[in-house]
Amino acid sequence: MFFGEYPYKVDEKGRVPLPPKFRRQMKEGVILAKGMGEKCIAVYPAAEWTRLSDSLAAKAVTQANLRKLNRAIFGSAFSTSFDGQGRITLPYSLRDYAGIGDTAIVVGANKCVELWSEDEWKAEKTSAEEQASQIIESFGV
Amino acid sequence: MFFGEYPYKVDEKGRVPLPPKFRRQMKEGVILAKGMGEKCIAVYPAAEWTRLSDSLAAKAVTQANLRKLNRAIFGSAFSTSFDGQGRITLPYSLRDYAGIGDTAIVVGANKCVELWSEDEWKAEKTSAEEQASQIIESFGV
DNA sequence: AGAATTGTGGGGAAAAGTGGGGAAATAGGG
DNA sequence: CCCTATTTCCCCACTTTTCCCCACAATTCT
Repeated sequence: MFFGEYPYKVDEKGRVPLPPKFRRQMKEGVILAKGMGEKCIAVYPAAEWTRLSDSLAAKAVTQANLRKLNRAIFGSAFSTSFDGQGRITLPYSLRDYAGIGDTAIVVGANKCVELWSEDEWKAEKTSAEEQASQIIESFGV
Repeated sequence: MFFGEYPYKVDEKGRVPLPPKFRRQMKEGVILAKGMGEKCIAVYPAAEWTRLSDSLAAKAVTQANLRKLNRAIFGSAFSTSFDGQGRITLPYSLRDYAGIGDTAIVVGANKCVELWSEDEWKAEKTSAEEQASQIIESFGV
């Protein structure tokens, strides 16, 4: 389980630390992928990634469908691991996609971790909070 | 079950004690989150938190919905536990959100505990009392 | 009144955040 | 094919923050 929201510096080499609590749940390495739909980088623990990709592949009904899925999901994915300081290096393509400059917001999102630029995160956060309170109100939890 | 209203000092390091009666119900650690809707910090016992987050996640209808919800719920949450003196440390972001300076009002709210700044609590309390009496009137209790 | 528990404060050790240097690997050009 | 230039990766170093422990004052309970 990942939670919390942490701002981190991205150095000139494109390295970002993840919070120690996250690292401990990702000792087996991580997969970086484009956030599905959102302008962010998704970071999956290796085990969760295989679980996810398997379940996706199983749902593709046609061959063309499956190929498209493979390109979209696996085409942008990178496997990596932590250096001695607990950092991962972000490929330029992903950093560019998420618009991340010298600061990244690391967000725990239950099963995975997301990396956002400051601006995109600010926007996403407000909209997410609005939606959350709507859901909570309507279901009266 | 949590009752009562206790004022406590927040020291320079952002530490707040909780009443001993509360601690004893939170030995497994706690999750800090933004109060939903109100400007306060919500403190959930670990077990109650998982119960709550599971029930919320189950209500998302679409995948995009679920991701947004996960961000809103998990993004603002922090897991922590008590030090030897029965205190928890509040992350700066949450303290700032709730406007808590050097004093926090600890309020028992049945399933969870809430932390308020003096000012916000005063306002919330009067409005809650007014509304409560209105509600009671309207139901003719 | 005495003892134990609780509120409050602070100090020191350990860990985490940040930056940079050098060796190995890769790629490109002669 | 070899040499050189560039990039990537791993390690080292420093600064800051966090965490854990200790100490004292005040309150409560017996």
